[in-house]
Amino acid sequence: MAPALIARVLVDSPLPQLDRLFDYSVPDRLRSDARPGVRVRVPLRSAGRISDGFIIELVDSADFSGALSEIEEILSPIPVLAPEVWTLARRVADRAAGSAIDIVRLAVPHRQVRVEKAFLASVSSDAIPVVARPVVTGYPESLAGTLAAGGRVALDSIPLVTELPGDAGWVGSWALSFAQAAAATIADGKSAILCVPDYRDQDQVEAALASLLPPERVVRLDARQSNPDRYRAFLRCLGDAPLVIVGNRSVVYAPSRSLGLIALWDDGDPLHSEPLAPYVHSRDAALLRQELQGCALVIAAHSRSTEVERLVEVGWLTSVSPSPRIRPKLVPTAQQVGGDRLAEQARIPSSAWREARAALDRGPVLVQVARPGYSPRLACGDCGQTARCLRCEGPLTKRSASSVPACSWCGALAVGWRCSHCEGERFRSVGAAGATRTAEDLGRAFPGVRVIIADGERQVQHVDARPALVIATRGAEPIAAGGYQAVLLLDGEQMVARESLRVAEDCLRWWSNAVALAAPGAPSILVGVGGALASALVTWRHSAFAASELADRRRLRFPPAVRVATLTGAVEAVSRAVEASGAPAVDVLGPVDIGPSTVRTILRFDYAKGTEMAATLRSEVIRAATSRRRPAVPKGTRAPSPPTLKVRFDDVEPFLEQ
DNA sequence: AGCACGCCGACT
DNA sequence: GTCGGCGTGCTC
Repeated sequence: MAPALIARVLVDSPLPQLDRLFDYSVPDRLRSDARPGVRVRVPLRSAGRISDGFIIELVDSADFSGALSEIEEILSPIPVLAPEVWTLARRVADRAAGSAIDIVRLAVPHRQVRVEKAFLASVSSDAIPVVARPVVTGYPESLAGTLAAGGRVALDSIPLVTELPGDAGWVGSWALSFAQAAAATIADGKSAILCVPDYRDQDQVEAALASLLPPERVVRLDARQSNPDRYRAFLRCLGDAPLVIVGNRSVVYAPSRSLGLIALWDDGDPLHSEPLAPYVHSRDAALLRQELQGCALVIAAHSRSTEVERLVEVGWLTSVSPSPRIRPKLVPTAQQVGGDRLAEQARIPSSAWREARAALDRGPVLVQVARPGYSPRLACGDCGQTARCLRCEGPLTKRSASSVPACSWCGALAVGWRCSHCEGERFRSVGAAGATRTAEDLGRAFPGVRVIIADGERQVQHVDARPALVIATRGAEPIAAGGYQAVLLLDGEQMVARESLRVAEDCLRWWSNAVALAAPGAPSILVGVGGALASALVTWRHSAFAASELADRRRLRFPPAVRVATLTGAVEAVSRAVEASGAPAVDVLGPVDIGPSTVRTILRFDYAKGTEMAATLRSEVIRAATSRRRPAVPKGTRAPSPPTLKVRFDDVEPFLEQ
């Protein structure tokens, strides 16, 4: 009896109505290579249109009653879409009312013929070197057992830096914890995926891994790699040997058959949320994958996101803290500025200035600022509302007094800007001139000290243990050998003033990540911020703060206490989807106009309703895409942006405006 | 998205 | 009588 003749194929098309499997017959000449996971080319609709796709399964009878087309070509015999990745992609897409192919595109890099040939030629007998099973140091002994049993953990990271053996430099202790957990997984013969927000984090994890594992056990897989490098790394992940796979947000989709651990660092970092449809946060993908593959899951951070706090409260994650408990030394600030004329100019409170001054005798001092350069916030010159980017709603700033205003989130230049509130075209700087400290001001307050500036443009990863004033924007802080002798968090007030549902969480995260770079016992000083937020930092009780933050969100029915779906598109499509969703049984916020014949409505519902809601909205998306297309473009006139229906789950940003 | 199929106005 | 308009529907 001949084997299966029918291939069920996922077609690579952006159309939501094609997000299902199509049956094709497999011609004899392709039989030997036809396997689930291989990339194929298939005809779609008679007129010779050819699409890429993936064989998902081979069966011997078709679901489809019509005549089947034949698979045209198998692009590579390698099954690049691993079964566990396909299952995950389908699950993730369903939860987000999106297309599986959009996830598959994140998961499977494009073929590089030369790389593939070289890979197939190298018959690597991947004998597993025996590695010692390390312990995750600094935590209760029970953690090892929890992870080995596929447990799910919200891990409070150790707020210190650690020196790696063999002159390999200093990393955040969290990176060593990750490497230890990964190496323990390898010792058990399983693979680990370590997912970090940015490349600086990735470098730390890789350095820590190098101290525990031979290089052939570690694979780096991220978007910054060249295509050949990425494909080479990807092919290695398809093998059976246990590996530690390190990368940024998309690495949660890396193939790994025998997965023992997924560890995610700093889930509150916005780099974890995927900007491409269906906009799935790597934390959510990791949660689904943990469920599907039964591996251990670690979500670690210095501070705690409200999302993780919610998962702890519902019992999905178990909170684990360092043992013994480590509490950084936070020094309360007296509000008054002064103590030194130059410190006064830089608006550094006297106590903070004195602490920093003394610490500079011992080594480097970190000064965290919102922005080291000239960066007034801009407002509309007419109505006074915050000037926002027309593309992404980010606040606009100026790099220098004469430069063109640009978005501080996406970087787009604000040419031809108009205020979205009053149509005004002029800008006004908010706050008195010099509301922001410049690096020069700060340097002058500490005369004779070496100044190092680290920000988005001037990236500095490490500084040595010699005295230096390290002025860094939040998130760009270098790691100091031995830790900073003092940490000054200067622009807290300005950071807190940012309007966002997540301000408190974000600020606590920015500050905590900087404080965790201090030497043991070295003072950290938060300037100009008081209240619950400051005391959460001082007491280093992040879970308690996240719990109260989450309680507030519950009261207000804001995410992540509830789920939300943002619907944008043509008025009719949106209102139809709102009706289908079961409104008014669900909360409906909106619609509000957000462009020419485009509206936005937010649906708000409980987690229990999520699956049903995603399915309903997905069918509305398909309906909007298929039925009643927009009327033919009148000749000569520019077609406005396509007013189809878009759905995005759990986006908190629209809550800024209300 | 593309492309085919299908039911109403002016043409040899 | 039919050539072709683009509204509607499907893609194995």
